[in-house]
Amino acid sequence: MERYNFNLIENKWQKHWLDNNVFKSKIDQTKKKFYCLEMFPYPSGKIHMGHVRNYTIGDVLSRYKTLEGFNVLHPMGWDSFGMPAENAAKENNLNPKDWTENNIKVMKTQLKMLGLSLDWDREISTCSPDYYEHQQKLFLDLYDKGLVYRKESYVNWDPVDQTVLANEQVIDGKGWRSGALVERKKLNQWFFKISYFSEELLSDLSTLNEWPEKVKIMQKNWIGKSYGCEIDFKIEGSKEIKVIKCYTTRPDTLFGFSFLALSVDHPISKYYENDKDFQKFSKECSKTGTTEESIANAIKIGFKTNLLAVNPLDPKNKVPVYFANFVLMDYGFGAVFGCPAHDQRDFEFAKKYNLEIKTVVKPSNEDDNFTVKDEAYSGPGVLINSEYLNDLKVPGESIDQTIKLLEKKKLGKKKTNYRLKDWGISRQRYWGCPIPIAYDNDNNIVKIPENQLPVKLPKNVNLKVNGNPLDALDEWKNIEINGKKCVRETDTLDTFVDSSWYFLRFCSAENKEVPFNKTDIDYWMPVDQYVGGVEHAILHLLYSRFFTRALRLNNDELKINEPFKGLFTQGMVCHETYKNEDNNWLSPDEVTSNNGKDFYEKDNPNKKVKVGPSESMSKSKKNTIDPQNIIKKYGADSVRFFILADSPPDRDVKWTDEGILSSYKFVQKFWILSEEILELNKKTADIFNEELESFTNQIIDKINQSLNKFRYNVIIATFHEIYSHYKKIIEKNKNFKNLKNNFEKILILVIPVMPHLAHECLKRFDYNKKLSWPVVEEKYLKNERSNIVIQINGKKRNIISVENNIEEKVLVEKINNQKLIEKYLENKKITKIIYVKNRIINYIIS
RNA sequence: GGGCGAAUGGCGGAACUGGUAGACGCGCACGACUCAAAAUCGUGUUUCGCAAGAAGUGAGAGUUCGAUUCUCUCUUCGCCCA
Repeated sequence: MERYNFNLIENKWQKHWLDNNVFKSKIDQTKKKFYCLEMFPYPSGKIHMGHVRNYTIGDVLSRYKTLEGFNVLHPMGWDSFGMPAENAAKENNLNPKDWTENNIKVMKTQLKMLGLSLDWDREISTCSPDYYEHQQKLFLDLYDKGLVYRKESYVNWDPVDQTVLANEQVIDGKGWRSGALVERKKLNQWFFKISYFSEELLSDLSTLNEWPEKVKIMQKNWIGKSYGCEIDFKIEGSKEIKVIKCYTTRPDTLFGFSFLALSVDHPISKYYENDKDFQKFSKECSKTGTTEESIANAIKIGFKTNLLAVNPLDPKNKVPVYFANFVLMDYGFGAVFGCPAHDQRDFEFAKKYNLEIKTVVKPSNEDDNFTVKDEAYSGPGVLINSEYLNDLKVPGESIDQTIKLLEKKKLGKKKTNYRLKDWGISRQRYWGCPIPIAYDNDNNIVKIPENQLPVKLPKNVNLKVNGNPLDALDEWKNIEINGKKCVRETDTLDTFVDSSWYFLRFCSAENKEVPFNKTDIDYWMPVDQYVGGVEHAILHLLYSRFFTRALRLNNDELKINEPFKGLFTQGMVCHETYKNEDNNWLSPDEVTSNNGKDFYEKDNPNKKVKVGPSESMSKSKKNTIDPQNIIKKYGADSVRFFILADSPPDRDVKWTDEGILSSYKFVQKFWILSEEILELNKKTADIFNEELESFTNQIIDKINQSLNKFRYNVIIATFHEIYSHYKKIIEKNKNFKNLKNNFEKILILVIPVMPHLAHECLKRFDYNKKLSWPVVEEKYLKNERSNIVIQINGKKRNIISVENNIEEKVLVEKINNQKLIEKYLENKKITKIIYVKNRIINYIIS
């Protein structure tokens, strides 16, 4: 018998699928649709095992749904704008476009090798003008709706590279490339008004019942709804400043008020602009980064003003007003009331400037003399030292009562606050979607008119200039709009914008006129199953949810609220790590071992290798495995099989040589099994085998359940069970009447996981009926007999096989007759018997 | 510091609504085939024990006739936020 030649057969089927447009999707109103989407990749060069896992999971689902009769949309594209292209181009003297397009070519070939059921006719690439021209129109649409605006805001500024850094490029407060201390710099930037939808984005989470709870909680925390209070503090010591507005979630601690802290950007800072000390202080503040984390960790510094703020609940109490580096203009009103005893940040500040630390909350188990000592107390308890507020329960009652009181006295009002801030979308970069805006001589915003769209990225650009390369291109920057001279916006859009609507574009990918049309959207949207890494649980998914709502606003074309009905987040692919004697990382193919315990370098058996823990595959640790090499060596089906086999898809999986080898062997064994059954089938038919029928039906049932719960590793286990069961039948050497029919059903079950192998086997069986997912025949699921466990005081003592639904009396009699538990009952009295039909019988004895 | 989740053999993991713990795979051991090896096939494999048997799902408690599954406390690890 011939070995299975995966190379030949996989190529053959991939060509067949391509030539026959098998995966091309078209609207068919007579069929139910299923939109399966995996997060599209960034074209970084080659695909990695994470992609293999992600796309295999999606492909299993797509193929299963197709066989179930759904009209499946399963597209693929490229998230192709972004910094790596710009950096790689800079280093290698290339054009980002060429670099990107070449990577796409390579990766597309690699994805095709996996035998994915993708509709490549809908391929999109976000860096192509075909895509971003629509995005520019959408941007202007949102601008008209008032969901886009421009304001001054801080960025992370690298003073050495003279460039703006994204938050993730700031490591320990330093630039990732230059190592220079990152500064805060004010720039005019564009924002999406995501905060307009804060409440809706939060409350609609409850409708997403096919999302992992974990992701919903992360989004909820990110949006961060809180109740608090807006308070007007009367100010003394200035003619111009009478009142400062401030937001707090802890108005109940007002009696512990000992200073008022303002952001250096607070409007009243204008009165201090000429003060040399203030200028110095302001400069010092700019040395703190913009992330919440860097601000929290920064050393607290303040600038004391001559002003005094009056405590609204205790007017004799007047406290100093400071500017402080830990207060941001973005939060509340850029003013924070300081209560050192119950906020760690305020505590540190008060210690530094010798301000009063008055305890106003005590834990419930402490007495009234409780005082805060080495750190602030922010836990629950009751109010003390707060006059008429004393004894109120913290936090619930105390906060509610204080707000009521402040409202009554007209000193403040209740306010809901969200942590979610508007989405800054300006990037001072070349390789991104140009913002379709210009400015006239008076710096007024001018929309680029429709007939001048798309704003294309210029081709010849010098990437090595300091700052934004587009800014240096005068011939591109200077334009005329309606006869007026204007200057283009040179910032480009955050790449998260590109991925915030690509799932809509897939629905109408071949339509050149509009980004998407109603017919397509109505039929295909929402995405029924979205599959991707949990690292996008917050930003990408939230931005996509925002974008869908933003487009829907004042637009009858779009009806959906939520773009992704189902979400599945897969785990990472890990591998052991290796280090040589000099503590340098080694890649798996530089390492070998002949006993599986001691490892050494391949070229030199004397050089010992230390084996480290299994970690997520990364280039820096060199523990990557190249999917293309593996596919060439073992075939796509083996790779697909193994990537699903070892762990549940939502957990991390460890890549091992033994694992992929065992998958490869399974493919071979299964092929031989199929051939043997084909051979056996040539014999004269024997009787119809009930047991086989019931086995197959139970298998279908089990696989259905596992598929619907994403327990793909259990499916693989079931395939092994199928193998050994059929192998035993072959040993009997009997061609049961139902053998072929049953095995063909099995082959269809195998299609989603190993499509090439399954299709080839079906071909060998001359299967020419329309392929459809086998239906479980309920009557074969039920056994006539069941094994009943006999317990004594809850412990298993024996087991008995009886016909179903047997009466307790009859069962007890049988057990007595067969003396199954006689020895346990000697000198014992049975006090009670618990009987669960078809499951257990439990004797309670004294 | 806060939130969420996880913990089952040598390893990855299975176990439906509380009802036979360890499916399936890897590894290991033994056997068959072979002059031999590889490959392949077969058998076994939670621990202790020759056995009968006992213990056993991170630790401790609780609910229950019965807990991997439910509740509480703790430990360790992971992820997210700070």
